[in-house]
Amino acid sequence: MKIESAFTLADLAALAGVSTSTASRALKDNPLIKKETREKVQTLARQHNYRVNASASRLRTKKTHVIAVILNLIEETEQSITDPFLLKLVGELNQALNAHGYDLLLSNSVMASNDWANYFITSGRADGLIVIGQGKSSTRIDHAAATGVPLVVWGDPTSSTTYPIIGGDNRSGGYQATKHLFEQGKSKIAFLGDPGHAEMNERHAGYLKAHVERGITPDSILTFPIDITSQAAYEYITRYVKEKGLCFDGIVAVSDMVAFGALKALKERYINVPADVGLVGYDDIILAELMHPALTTIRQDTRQAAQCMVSQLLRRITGEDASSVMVNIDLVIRSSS
Amino acid sequence: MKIESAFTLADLAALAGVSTSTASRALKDNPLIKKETREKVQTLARQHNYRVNASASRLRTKKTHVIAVILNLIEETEQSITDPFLLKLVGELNQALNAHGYDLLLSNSVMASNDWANYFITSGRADGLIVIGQGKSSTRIDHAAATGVPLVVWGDPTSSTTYPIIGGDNRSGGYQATKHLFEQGKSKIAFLGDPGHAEMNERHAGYLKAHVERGITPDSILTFPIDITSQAAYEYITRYVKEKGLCFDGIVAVSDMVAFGALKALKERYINVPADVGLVGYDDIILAELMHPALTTIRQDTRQAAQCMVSQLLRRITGEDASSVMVNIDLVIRSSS
DNA sequence: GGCAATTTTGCAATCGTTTGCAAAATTATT
DNA sequence: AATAATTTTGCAAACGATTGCAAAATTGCC
Repeated sequence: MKIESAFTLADLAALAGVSTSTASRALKDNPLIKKETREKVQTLARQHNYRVNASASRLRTKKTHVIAVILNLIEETEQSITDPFLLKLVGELNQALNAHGYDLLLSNSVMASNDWANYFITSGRADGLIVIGQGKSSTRIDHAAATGVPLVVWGDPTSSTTYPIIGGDNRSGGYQATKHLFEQGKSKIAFLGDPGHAEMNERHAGYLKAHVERGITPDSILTFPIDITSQAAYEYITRYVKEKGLCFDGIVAVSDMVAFGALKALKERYINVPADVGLVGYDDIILAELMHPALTTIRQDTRQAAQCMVSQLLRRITGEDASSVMVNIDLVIRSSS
Repeated sequence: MKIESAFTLADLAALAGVSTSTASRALKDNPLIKKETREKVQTLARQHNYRVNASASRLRTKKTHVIAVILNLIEETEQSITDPFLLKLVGELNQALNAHGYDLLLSNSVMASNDWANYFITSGRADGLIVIGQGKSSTRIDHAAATGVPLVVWGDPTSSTTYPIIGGDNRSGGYQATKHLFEQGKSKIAFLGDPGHAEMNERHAGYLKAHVERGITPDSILTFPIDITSQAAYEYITRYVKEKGLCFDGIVAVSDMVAFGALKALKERYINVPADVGLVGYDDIILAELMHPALTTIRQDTRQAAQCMVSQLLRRITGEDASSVMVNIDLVIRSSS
């Protein structure tokens, strides 16, 4: 069987014995058209596998019903392409978008041109942008936003920006993780992650807050500013312990992957988790509970996050105003702490 | 700053003092146009951020330069949306496609209409399809292929089909994993995965082959036909050991995730890996080496796989013939075996 | 049955690019 | 300098769907 040569609206209309205009309206159940006509056209369309031509429709209506999702990798690291949390988010975005009749165009920052507005919007490839990750510098996002492109980003919702940012309550997350370790009797808690990154900085602020609340002066030496990869965590912890000994008894990691890296390093040096060092991760990826010990972590609700991003973006697109929002987080206590 | 109201080819042409046809040709460096004219148009285009309108172009040329990637979930399980291996593959596909000037439209089988050919191709949303996963039934793929849609799938390349299937050498993978366990002194090896699935069936065949080669009759009771999720593996192993005791000393799992689930179950019952039970996974996701013990596994080269799928698909699209191909696999020995 | 009100339909322009073909401009030839 | 050969350009017709507006068909009413 060959691909049937384009069966167009005109063909369909001819079959139904109506004009293309009525056929077009009939297909979208426009009440202007008599009900019987509508049904006739619709069943005919079904029988012949008619599909409106997306390009033609988009050209005419100037709406693509496509949203570009950009994995905004941090140049130097491999985080995004590999991080289960972000990829999970993409999966959820896909669901959420489809539920609204939108398709998902996947990109990542290293490839698409730097000028997102132009590449995706001006050229009519998508109606809006979802940027996953603020990156360390926001120039590209700012630039795109400045040209008026509808966009939302996953990041730190407390940043003050002209575009909506959806993200967890990172300060609270960092706070809860740290407080929990204190309550487990730990006192020298390390922060494993780079506060140079907006979200991490918030988590770090929460980490500090928990300290002052306990009347403890946080030792800045215990903030380990590493890349968001398990590899970096593994190497850092291994080296640190080797050189300076075990001068901490708790770790607040900025992602589960990072926590895993740390865990591996600790195990290799026969440091017991949680007895010697309590460990808390972030994200609650599926693997968290499969680890041994199962990882205590801060869960971020990706489903809710995705739905929220989509609805805010669609508001933007329709001209309503959209705003940053924080999604729920929860401390999930398992056996690593 | 507002979104500049559509700057079209006509505008550009007017600025350059030429017709739209020359402008169009000039933009794509058509040698029919005098060099100076070309350059003039091109710099003008750059200055004004001109972008050809994708819809118009697609409408006219009938090429979208978009490939739809479909995560072909098995209905009952949550595998794909969560499986790091598949998501990694998507990331690599994105890279490979972009390198060829194509965009990636992401879908998953539970949402898009069942009629892929129609939804993606007839409607002009994409030029071709990459289906990730054969699923348990191939009717949807077969149907799409039957209508002549250019497509390739990630699955079992030994299946005989009318479309190219790219995948690892699963039989060899299953064989190597099993043989390796035998060589480690194991003798009662379980196969953890469902041979009802094409790829898994091949791996199972390799598992059997290793047995006959050793002159051992495989005990069919040791084939555990579970879903491809860590959850299912965990539950199955937990229950099995509880009810029947530890009547195996090795496990060949069909994915790393599955292996993790098994590992967790074993640890909880204080069964030592690798001493009591040797464990081999499949895929070599990043986490494999972070586990404790680090997981022995069969690595599949996702980068190569992605590039291969893309190039085969593009051949299909241009009418050349494409064929199924096997990508490299390697046994990566770590400490779980 | 005739005229107005209302419901249904169709005409034709438009979205922005691309491309076959013919026309204009330039260069070569004698 | 006139004509032929060649290089550069532009005309105009697609591509297929949508939509404002006007025309046709139907219904209601006296």
